[in-house]
Amino acid sequence: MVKSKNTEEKILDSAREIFMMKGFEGARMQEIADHAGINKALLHYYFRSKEKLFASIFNKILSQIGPAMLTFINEEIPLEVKIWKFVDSYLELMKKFPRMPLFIINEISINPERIIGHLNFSDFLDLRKLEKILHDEHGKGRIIAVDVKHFIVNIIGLTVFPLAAKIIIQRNLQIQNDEWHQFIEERKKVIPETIMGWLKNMD
Amino acid sequence: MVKSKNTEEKILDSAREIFMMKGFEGARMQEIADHAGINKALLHYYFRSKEKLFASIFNKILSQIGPAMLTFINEEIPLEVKIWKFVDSYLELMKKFPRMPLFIINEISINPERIIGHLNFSDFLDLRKLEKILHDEHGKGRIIAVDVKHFIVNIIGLTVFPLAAKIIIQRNLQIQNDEWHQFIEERKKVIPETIMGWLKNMD
DNA sequence: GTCTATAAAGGGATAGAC
DNA sequence: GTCTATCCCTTTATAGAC
Repeated sequence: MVKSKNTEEKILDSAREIFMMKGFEGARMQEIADHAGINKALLHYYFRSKEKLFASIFNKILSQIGPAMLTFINEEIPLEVKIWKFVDSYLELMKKFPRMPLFIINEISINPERIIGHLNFSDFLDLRKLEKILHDEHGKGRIIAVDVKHFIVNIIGLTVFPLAAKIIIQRNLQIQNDEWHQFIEERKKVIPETIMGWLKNMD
Repeated sequence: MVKSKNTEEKILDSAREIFMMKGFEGARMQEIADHAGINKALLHYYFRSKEKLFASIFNKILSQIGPAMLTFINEEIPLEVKIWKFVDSYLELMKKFPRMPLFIINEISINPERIIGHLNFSDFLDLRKLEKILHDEHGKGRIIAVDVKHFIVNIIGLTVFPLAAKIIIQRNLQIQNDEWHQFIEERKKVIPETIMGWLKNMD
């Protein structure tokens, strides 16, 4: 139950919470209303339908992810620092909303039509610019030649996967709740090490 | 519509298809029945409830994943070959059921209670044995010292993430459907390279 | 075993009072 | 803006004929 906020904010906060926990299909308007401390009718008064309420929070969420990728590419800093900054800012953002990565991947995969138009990372991530950076670094003999697509998938996979699969990883690797935070902190070091080890593997 | 199979098999095949596509909450018994070419009542005749039908296919699916991990650890082969074998067998298995990884991660995360008991990778993956291998290799000066947990998360993340986030990756990296297969084939080489580059980064 | 018909419950949405 | 009461369609599940 959220306090000292106007009704619309309370609804949006509760909707985000419940939708992230249960997904679109599993979420119940009644549960969202209860969580916000109001009744169902008010939800419809403010957002007309479940679909529209969902769209509202989904847009909000996606707009928060872009900035985390901006620093990755645009600043004039060494490649290694770019990677470190991306991993750090992404993992920090996800501390607030740990269910966000899985939620986004799943909702888009189940219902891509609902999302069309919101899914453009090209605003934040200029593939060609990144490709040029990798190409130049290789030209200077600093790194091996790599495909920019695998470069991106590697970094994002190493960063996002443990968050998305948190429960499975915790159970199978026997990481208790109070150790999880530490594990994620370690990844801030491990991920850049992994990527740079790969890029500098010059045998 | 599935043909030339007994009714129970038709139901299980259809249920797997629909559940994987829509998730537990999004799936409809009617849709499963239509897909199997029968009517709703028969679903209940064979499996009593949606929950039980879901449990049946979920168990079946999880039991197919274990073996892909077995080769990874038990065979007496070099570490690099182990990694290669894991990635190869896992990606091959997922060609048949591309939605499996995301489906499993999501259903377990949304409803861990329903799954308890099926989630024990320790049958296939002996952490201590793997830890010993990494420790010995490090002792021989062949690799750097790494935490076995990050080792596993790295390998699985690099392998599973692109499958789970397929649609998002395809759209943002502009990979067409007919190029996706090629992209996954490339990863069979990229992932072992990434891991080994990390492990052998001896500066 | 398989079907049609229907019960029973769930859940999104609206009407109307305050 | 916020509430209660209620509508009504959807969906799971069962009854009963064949």
